Amino acid sequence: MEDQSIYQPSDVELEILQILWEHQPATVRTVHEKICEKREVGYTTILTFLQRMTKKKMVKRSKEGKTHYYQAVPKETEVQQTLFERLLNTAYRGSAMKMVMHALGQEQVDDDELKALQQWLEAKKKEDHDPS
Amino acid sequence: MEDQSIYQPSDVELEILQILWEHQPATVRTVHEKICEKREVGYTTILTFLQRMTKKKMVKRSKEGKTHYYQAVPKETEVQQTLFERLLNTAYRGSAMKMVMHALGQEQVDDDELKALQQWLEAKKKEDHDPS
DNA sequence: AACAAAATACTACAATTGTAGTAGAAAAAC
DNA sequence: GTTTTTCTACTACAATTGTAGTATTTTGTT
Repeated sequence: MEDQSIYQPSDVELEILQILWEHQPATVRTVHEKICEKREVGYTTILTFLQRMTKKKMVKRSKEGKTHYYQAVPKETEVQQTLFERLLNTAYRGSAMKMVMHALGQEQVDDDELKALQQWLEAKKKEDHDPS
Repeated sequence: MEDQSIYQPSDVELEILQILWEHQPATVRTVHEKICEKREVGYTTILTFLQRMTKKKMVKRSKEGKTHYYQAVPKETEVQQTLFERLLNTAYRGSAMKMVMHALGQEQVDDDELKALQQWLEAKKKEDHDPS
């Protein structure tokens, strides 16, 4: 209920961060348009969010010339890590394996990806056994 | 903002469901005590949650004799699946692999688990290529 | 400069979440 | 069967989230 400083964006906040990560310094308009490609939402709604997020230091605002640009403060991987851990510890009681199984059961996972994963596993095994 | 019927429990709700899944028909008292093993929280807080959750049909209440018992309506795997998918689609933009990598990077994952995973992968590969 | 268009600030509001107090009903203890 | 203990119901409340309107302030256009 507090634990600020570590980023646990809400749904819409994450939606916005996502846009920012892809189109780094972006204006309200840009973010709004991008989101509207997926779903209808008012311009001021996005504006409000960006303002709140600025207050929370989740995004940073800067004025280049006349326009205001926003950019994400946390890195994408950072947020992923946070949310990931949260889910892991709450829903899966900390068992990463259960989660992996879940992930791999997913339809979208195709052969190539599986192959890549196997190789990755091999590599990791070696690396672990041979701590250079 | 609606999409009821599919279970997206909040933090505390999940905490409670967790207890229920482990101690199936449980009383308010039991749930409260269990949660208090981890953190301080008032009895009525838990009661309130169980009441709300009942209204939402997230748990079911039944009166055995004199006592009220609660039990989770959704199955644990069901909720895991829901939350998992949500994270996957929001934070990881749908890339299960990225998430898996994240999971495997986790410290708690030990050798045995990795081995198990490799075997699982082997099995899956066969099964996929030989759709019995 | 005057007016139109766009952006920002400020305000509002209902739903949800986390928390708990109090009053009244039920059960247990004497 | 009355008192004490325990539950349940009902109420409250602040913070957060999702949404957006209105009023200003800036910009851009003639």
